[in-house]
Amino acid sequence: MPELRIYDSFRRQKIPFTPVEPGKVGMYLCGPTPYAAAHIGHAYSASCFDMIRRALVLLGYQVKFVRNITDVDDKIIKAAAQAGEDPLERSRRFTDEYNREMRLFGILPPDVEPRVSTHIAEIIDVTSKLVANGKAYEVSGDVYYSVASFAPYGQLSGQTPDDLRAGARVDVDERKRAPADFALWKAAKPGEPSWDSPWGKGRPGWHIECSAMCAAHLGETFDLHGGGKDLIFPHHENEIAQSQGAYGPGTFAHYWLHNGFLNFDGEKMSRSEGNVFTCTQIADAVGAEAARFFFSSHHYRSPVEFEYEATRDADGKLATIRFRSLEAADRRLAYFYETLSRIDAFVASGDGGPGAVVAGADTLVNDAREALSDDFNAPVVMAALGEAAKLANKLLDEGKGIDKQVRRRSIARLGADLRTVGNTLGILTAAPIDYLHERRERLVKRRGLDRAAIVALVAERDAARKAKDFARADAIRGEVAPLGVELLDTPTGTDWRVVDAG
RNA sequence: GGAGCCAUAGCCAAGUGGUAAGGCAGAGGUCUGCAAAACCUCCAUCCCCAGUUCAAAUCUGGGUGGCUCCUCCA
Repeated sequence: MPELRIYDSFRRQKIPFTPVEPGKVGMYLCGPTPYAAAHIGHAYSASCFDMIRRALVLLGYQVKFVRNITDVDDKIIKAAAQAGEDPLERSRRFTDEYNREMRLFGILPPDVEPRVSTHIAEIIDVTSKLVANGKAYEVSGDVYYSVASFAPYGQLSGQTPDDLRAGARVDVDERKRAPADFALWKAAKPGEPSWDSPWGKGRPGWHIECSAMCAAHLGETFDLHGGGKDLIFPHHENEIAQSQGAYGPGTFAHYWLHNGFLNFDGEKMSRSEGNVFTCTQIADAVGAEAARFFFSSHHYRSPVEFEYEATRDADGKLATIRFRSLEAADRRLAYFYETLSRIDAFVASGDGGPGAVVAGADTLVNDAREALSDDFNAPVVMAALGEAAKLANKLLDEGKGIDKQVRRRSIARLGADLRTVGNTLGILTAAPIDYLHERRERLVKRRGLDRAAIVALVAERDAARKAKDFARADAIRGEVAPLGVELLDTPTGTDWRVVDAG
């Protein structure tokens, strides 16, 4: 196995990865705060770390992956109050929806999915420890972390408490000793969920849940901690302060990984810009797997440009929306599935058994390992996938000069490896026929075509061709062309597809 | 005001010291009743300036342009 090197946000450089326990990786990802429908940024972040997790497995590690659910939080409480709903019920509902959507995007469920509401005891425990260690103080039912008590504070983000004060735009709570101090525990307010604690009834602040849940499921010291770049400050900075404040120097995550942001037209996605798209919107428009494919062609740390074209009607409501780059990804993904479909059909009559293969037909998995070892370079893996598919198509097209069994074996091997490596990126997991049919239906719908009419014309052309009535056959081709329908003559008859150009 | 990131062909995107992966688009070709698909060939010297080095897209300094964080936003 190649040596794994990871870019660590804390040290700000790519360094060799040494796990706490040889061969094993404990990995924590800050999951969602489910109070509304998940947007595509959630899916991106989850995809990045799903890929990293699967890559670690491909590299031979035994991985324990923990992704939390922050189900007690201001945003949930606020949204629930507006909807007249119980906060925990609301978060439960959106947690289920989140998980459903992540599955749609090919994201595997975590090994453990801890929630705040079921880890109150652990949270109280850490908080008590921090109070005992002199890192936290109570003020009338609230408990705050004293940033001044933790000398290394700010190392992850490069922020210092002094600089923060200068830029602070939030109202400073007078009861805090320092503006940068943050709440570990918040005294209960009417209508909010609360639990008993040494400081009276209350609920956890933001940040502390991750410290508690990491320790509960991965131990005081573990390997990887991930999240979106925006979480570096204050969330992850505070997690470090909490965990090391409680368990001592050198504890907590040894490597920090942060995924880049999804940008729309160069701007961050935000509600005020009107460019927040839900997972459902994207999945309906181009298919979730195409989005996943698109993600994989970008390095997880880089920002991802996500282009879209929207038309709005008179009163500003969204009328139509197109995601050009995702559509392009979908076309390319179709190429891979068409290749797999050809391979499957060919291998169905024999896979050539064990033995030698042609040059380049057995290098994909190792090339993928090589690329993934270099800070999980998925785009390079994508290039390797393309090379493998090309070779497979070449072998399928032309078998001249190659031993029959070697050819079979090579094609079978390429098919298997395309799936193995594709799956590491969360793609090529479907049956080719399913994907291709779903895609066609999606395009039929997008273009507003009359499916039955097309099928009838295709049947007519098929008959015409069989009767060698090429004039009629060509006429039908001309009829459907303006609709964006292309006729494909195959040895077994005429098939059709919807052209998705531009 | 403080902290950081980015700048590679028409477009997307890897590459962090040794003479630019891959994809899309484009041009030509093989194949095909026509077509599509598939495959083949062609297509950049890396924002600007200065410097370090035998050697820089890759390092240093200075510009210019874009973005993010310091707001419970993945």
